[in-house]
Amino acid sequence: MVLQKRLDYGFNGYQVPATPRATRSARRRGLFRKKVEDNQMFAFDLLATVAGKLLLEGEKSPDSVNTSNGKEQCVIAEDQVKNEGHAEDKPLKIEPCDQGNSGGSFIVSELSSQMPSQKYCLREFPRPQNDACSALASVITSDCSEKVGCAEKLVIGNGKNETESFASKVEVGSSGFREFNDRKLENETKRQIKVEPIKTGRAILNTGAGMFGSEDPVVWDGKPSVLVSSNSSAEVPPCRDNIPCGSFPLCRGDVKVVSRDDDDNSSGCTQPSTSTKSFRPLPRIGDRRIRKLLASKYWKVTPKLKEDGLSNVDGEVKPIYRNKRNCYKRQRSQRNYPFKKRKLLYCSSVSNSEGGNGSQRISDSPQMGINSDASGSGLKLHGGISTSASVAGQHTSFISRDSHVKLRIKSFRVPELFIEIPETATVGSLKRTVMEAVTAILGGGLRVGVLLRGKKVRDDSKTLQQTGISQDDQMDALGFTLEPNPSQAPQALCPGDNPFLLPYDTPQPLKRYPPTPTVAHQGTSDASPDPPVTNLCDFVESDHDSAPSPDTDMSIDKSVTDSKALVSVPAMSMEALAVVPVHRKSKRSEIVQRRIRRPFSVSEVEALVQAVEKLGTGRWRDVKLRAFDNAKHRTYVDLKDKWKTLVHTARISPQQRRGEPVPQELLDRVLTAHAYWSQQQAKQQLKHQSETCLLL
DNA sequence: TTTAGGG
DNA sequence: CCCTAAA
Repeated sequence: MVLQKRLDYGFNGYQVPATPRATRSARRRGLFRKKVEDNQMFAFDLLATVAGKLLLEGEKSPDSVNTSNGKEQCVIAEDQVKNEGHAEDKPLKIEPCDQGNSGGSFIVSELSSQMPSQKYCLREFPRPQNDACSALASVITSDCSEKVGCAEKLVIGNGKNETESFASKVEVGSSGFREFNDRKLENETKRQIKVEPIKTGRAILNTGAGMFGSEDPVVWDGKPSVLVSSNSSAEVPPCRDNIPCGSFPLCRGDVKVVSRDDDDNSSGCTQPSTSTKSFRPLPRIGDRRIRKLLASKYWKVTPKLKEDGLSNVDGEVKPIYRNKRNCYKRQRSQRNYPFKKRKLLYCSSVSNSEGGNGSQRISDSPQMGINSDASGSGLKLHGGISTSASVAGQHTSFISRDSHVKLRIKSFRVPELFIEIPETATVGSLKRTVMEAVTAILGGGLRVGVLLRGKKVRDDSKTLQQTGISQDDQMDALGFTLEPNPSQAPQALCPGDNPFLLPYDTPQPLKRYPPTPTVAHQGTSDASPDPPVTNLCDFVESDHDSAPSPDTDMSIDKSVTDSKALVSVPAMSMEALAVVPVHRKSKRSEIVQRRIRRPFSVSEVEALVQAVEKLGTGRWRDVKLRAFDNAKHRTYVDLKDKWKTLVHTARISPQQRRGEPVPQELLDRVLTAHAYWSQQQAKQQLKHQSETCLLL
């Protein structure tokens, strides 16, 4: 994963090197844990958010986006057509967008047999045309007059507004627009994105003006979804449960994402091309292979999830992350949520704080978002993920009055993924698959790299002052990268039965560009790229202007297996990709991504304790339903485990405890409750025994 | 599917 | 958190 200044659209705009999952032994040695506890989670959650949105959302969402200066206006209207069909019941289609352009993305939409005459309308909102990008921010909303279906479209162009309705046709294209941007962006000011938790439970990630989203209302609770608005003064409420804001989709609470654009030039439209394509029915024979290629490496992700009505007809692709929700009856309703097609709409803000001595930590506090002041200790990075936000060109760093360095990372990209899924799979399963893939990559572990004028700063012990990072004239040359973590690499690098790379017989991307610059947050580009590195972890290169390449390329893969789409993103150097081994079919089932560690917050512990006090220690399912029903990531097993550790924690001395301290009061309650219920259990047992004896 | 425990 | 035997 690399920070890039370019604007990306579509989910292939996020790149993150795949990192092989830690080996069991490695995990046991604590490597995995270490990784998760480190800033790795930062990136992961961000991505999880993206993916989560893409895959998990199923509901409807929002609503409007307005730039503070009123120059941009994006309205994302969702068709109100609900219950027309379910994501999982429809065939899906994936098509590359505007292959003719230098950039690309693909669109996934469902084909509804029930709604042959589905209409998708495009609506664009006019915008001042100060620049060619002006129109970029326009987000298409669906014209729901027909109440059949709506597709959102992002129009990118030279201020030309067009409205078009197209049946069975949706497309968003991103094309090369780099030349323009590279220059133009220099003047770009700040684009800020905010993520705010809201009460309903879902999150929508949005990019500010140039947002392009594909967001599928997903259905967490059937509640209203996201609110996208640009309020420059908006605040970023704390994320509930201390969950990194980047992981909103996974959070219990809802999230509201607000994007803001301070400057008209900030429109992140790097790739203003729009094109449309017609959808055609999917053949029901053979597997559909959607391949996204990045650089010349291919990743193959074989999710391993077997629930949720996955339409893994042939069981070939299964989401790795199990949706525990499906474990409960009440969750079955998920299938009934309306499905809607739209582009990836993504934007998130995450903050990342770094200690002064190289140890990196992630701040889970949303408050530290973009607008926050770096008044704390050390260096604070204000990061944001969004397609549009990735456009560089503005100075995002400067020295504040208090000698603190303020930085803002434009975006992180998730490297392309290779996905293979039966064509008979549903959109829902596709989404889950993508989510899975992204999760697999991000969950493997990442580390942050710092680039200064194109050179990696490897000495973590140096101060910003010493390295010159804090110098004004250096700020423009500062960049960050997300790299595969060394400790996670071994598995993938292991030769032998590790078909680490996909065969090159796969179709080549339509276009190729020089290894892509992966620098992040600044506009100028006097940085000289590092020589190519072979180390898996050193793939980062920096540079910006040199690559007139769009971030994404797309092409359709007509391979042996009737592949229909190939999406590639030639944006990163080979080293940038940690390849997820492609396992043989027989082994696919073994590829399971370990869930990311999500330490319980005090509030969660509180809820757990309360529930257990009431229900006892042997009814974890009830505890789950009672206190964590909305916490998708907490399973009853998790709760049981947590209780176990709580009991243990309560028994050891405070000095021996680690992690976020749990109030002694709670620990006392834990012991009390544990003792009580243990006693009850014993009594029950005796009672049972006596009854048995009597019967005999 | 849930529980209960070991790893 | 994972993995699983049992229920």
